[in-house]
Amino acid sequence: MARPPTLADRAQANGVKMTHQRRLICDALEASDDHPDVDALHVRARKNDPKLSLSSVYRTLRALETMDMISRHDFGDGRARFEIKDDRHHDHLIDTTTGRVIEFLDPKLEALKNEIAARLGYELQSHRLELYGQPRKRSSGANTAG
Amino acid sequence: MARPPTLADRAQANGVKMTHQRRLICDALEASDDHPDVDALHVRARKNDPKLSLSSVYRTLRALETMDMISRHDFGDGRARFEIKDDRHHDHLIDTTTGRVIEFLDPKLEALKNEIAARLGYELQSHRLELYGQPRKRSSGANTAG
DNA sequence: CTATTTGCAAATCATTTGCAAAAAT
DNA sequence: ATTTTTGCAAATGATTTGCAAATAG
Repeated sequence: MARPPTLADRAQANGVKMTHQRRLICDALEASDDHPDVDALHVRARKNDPKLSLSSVYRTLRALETMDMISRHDFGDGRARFEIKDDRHHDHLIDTTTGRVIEFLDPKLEALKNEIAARLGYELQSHRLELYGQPRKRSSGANTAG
Repeated sequence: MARPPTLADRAQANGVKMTHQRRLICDALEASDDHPDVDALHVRARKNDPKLSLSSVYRTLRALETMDMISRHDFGDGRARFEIKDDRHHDHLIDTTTGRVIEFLDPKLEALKNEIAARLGYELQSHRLELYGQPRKRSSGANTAG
């Protein structure tokens, strides 16, 4: 019956004192399939306990980020967005008509990034790639699903 | 003797009322070969007139950005960085040891970005690519020059 | 002249932090 | 019991804005 450990489980395993509110936040993030911002997470986690404070959301997210269990993004709208970090690196395409964030991974692109850095005399440490686009009309359907 | 028009010239041609302080700011940005933030620009422009206010720098930069004459970047440190927009699109590599920003353009990468967006069913409107790296030791010299 | 812009100070917005009360081990 | 965490409210830092005085065209 061993199910994959939840974010809360893994945080606890990493030495985090698992409080009620931290569990609420971890669970809310885990239940999200988008890239919620702090307020969205606060709202979602509050559904399970309305007295959760915004500060706790901020504090918990920062802690999780510091221990490298989640990643923080900035998609250009001034608020930070979060997602659970998994082993699979990916980049993001932001649908400018809906704000929906689509994850993708392109091996050619990954290779190219390193190649470019090397050509400039650098060793790549990290990068950020975001594509901003609108659905193609008469598309083959790749972006029409919910 | 026609020299290429300055940013101030072009802004004025675009209908901007060219005040003393706006000229200071345009000139300071034009004289910059890096990607200064608002405070840096304020300091630089103030060298030619110490009573220039920070608000004017903010207001002028926003105006220039709105008329698409400069671009605003966020390299992850919380402050906005600016550069004059020219016809040549480019991406950025940030030297994490010095903060220096290196511009580059890779045709393969440009093509790939569109290809990826298309594959996902999107028409690419804009994108953001930043590489963060450190100089390679024993490098061939690409990053050793000023 | 007359509308626009400036400088200043107060306002915003997202995020952080100090501190006393509350909870975890 | 002792240390850590919470919630609140006040502090922060970047940026914006209201308003009276100054200025461009």
